[in-house]
Amino acid sequence: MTLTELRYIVAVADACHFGRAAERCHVSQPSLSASIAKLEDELGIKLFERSRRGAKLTAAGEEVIAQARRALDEAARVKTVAQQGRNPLKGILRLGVIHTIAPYLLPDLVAALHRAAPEMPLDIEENTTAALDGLLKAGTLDVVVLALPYEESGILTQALYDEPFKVIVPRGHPLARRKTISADELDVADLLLLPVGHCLRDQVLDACREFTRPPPPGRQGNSLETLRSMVASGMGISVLPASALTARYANPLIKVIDFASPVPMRRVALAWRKGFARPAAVAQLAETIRRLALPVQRLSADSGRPNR
Amino acid sequence: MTLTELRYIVAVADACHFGRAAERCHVSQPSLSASIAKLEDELGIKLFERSRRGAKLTAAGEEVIAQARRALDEAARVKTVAQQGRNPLKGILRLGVIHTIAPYLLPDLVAALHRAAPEMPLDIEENTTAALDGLLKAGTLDVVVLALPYEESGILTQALYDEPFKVIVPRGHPLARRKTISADELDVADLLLLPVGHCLRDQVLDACREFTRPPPPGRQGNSLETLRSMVASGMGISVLPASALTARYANPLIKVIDFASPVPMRRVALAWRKGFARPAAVAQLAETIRRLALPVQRLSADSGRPNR
DNA sequence: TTCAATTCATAGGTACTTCCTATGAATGAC
DNA sequence: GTCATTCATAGGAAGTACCTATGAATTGAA
Repeated sequence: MTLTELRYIVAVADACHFGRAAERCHVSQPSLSASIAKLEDELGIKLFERSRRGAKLTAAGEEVIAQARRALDEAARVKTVAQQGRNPLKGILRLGVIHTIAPYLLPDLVAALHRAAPEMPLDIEENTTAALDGLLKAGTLDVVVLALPYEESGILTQALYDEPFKVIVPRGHPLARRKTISADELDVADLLLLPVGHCLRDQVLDACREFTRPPPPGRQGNSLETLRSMVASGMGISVLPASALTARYANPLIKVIDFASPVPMRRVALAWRKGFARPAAVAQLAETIRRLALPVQRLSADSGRPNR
Repeated sequence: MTLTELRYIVAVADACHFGRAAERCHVSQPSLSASIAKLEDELGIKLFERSRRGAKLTAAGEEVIAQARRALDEAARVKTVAQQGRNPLKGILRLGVIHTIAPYLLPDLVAALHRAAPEMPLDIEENTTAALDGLLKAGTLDVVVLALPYEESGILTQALYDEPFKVIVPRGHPLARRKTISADELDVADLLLLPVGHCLRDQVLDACREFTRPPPPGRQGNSLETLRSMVASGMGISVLPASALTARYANPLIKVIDFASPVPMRRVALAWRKGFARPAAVAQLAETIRRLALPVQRLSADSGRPNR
């Protein structure tokens, strides 16, 4: 049984005439007759009563034709559905964002993307790089925003921007009056850090050339906001990315100090599976993020896309 | 787009693997890959994300597969419906019966046929031969019970039985004491008849060798039961078929008298379109009628089936 | 009765589609 | 690097659908 055969029997049922039905189907009458004979044979019943006057549906034929119409209708909808799915900027985009970027990027990003691609809502997962990596590879996520380096097999990345780190100290701290600070001036014992597993923790320690000494207990906080509060209460100093230190987050108890050159920074990028079917959606996302007013150093559009 | 292609994409969606999907579809992996590529091309979208791990549905693919499943399901039901329609003794049989047979045949016939073919209910139309002929040719009726002669192009007939005519007279009538009457003894002026259009009227006049004289007004009745009542009230005599004169219809005011040999009779037959798809239903109907306990002369099963 | 017209079916040959086996390219594990 | 696994490509064989031409059956008119 084929869709063509179903179309033929419906045409004959409508036309009550093999010849005219063949015309409408753009085939010769013998071709149509043969196809219908084949189908009748396969189904084991006569669908039409042939006579000089033309073709008339049998009782069983009525039922079969009605069902054939339903089948053809559903088959036609496959094309419709495909048509709808054809726009890569249509349909949910499942986005992962690491903890240290999400709160400072998403509010603006969601709004901007809703303007740029109104039919592509975001389904957002906030987690660590390791967790997002797993979800991305499993296909649960389509795209991830994370910090480089990140090189995994089967994954493409595109760098978006470089984000400077800054130092925050409590108001009365000895460093509070400095205009800039160089990384090796920071006292790691005074430093408040995120827990193990956050890439930002490693990047900060890396900036301070501190790889070995484990931080004393009680000197870490579970989010950047926790760290900020801890600094405000005078527990120590910390290093945050610039996007967490815009005017919106100003705090009278905290002094923000730039790093002296070379300013340590992190490179933020998009990552997606190599075979992902909607690269245009990724491109749109990248473009939208680049156009946001973030306190970062923009990169050229083509400075990304390496693969292992 | 073909049903085969839809089956292939559903198989890949289920297996998440081209090779295993091909196995399940009993085709080689390249054949399956090519078919799917062709369909993806036709639909204009990628349904699967190919990777070393296998195949994964894209967002658009999810929708398409769901629709494809519906289409395949409806297509499969075409076969189911055909299977159900395969039994010729299943489904309504649209039966026409002439007025002068219906009331005396149908009660027993409906009961007997319900026993013989419980899945074949009758849809019954009672009318004159001319009207039933039109409905039969138009396909509104499947089979008609009527009296011969009846020869129409494209119509097959099968004789069922010969039914004798009998004379009915009112109790005090001069002929009431006769054992038998010969047809030419009947006074046509005394005869009560059905209106023009009923074949029985012509058959009775034919039996009396009376072709020309129009019956006086007020000497006809619209049904056999009306005629019977008219005779009972002494308005005249009439000729009825034997099936209308069984014990069930006995009336103390009426005397029933057999014809002397040669007894005039009518031959009752089935008629159906030559191409009618359920000849077995017709055969079953004929057989059922023949087995009824009617006051008729049965014919052999194969004494019918002439055409034009 | 014969003839012409109309219907659907059959015959024979061609073109296209599907399918197979063999092979290739990309990737990742060891 | 080597091997195993994935899906894609190539080339050729088999099957299917299609076409034109013709036939058979029927019917209405000459």
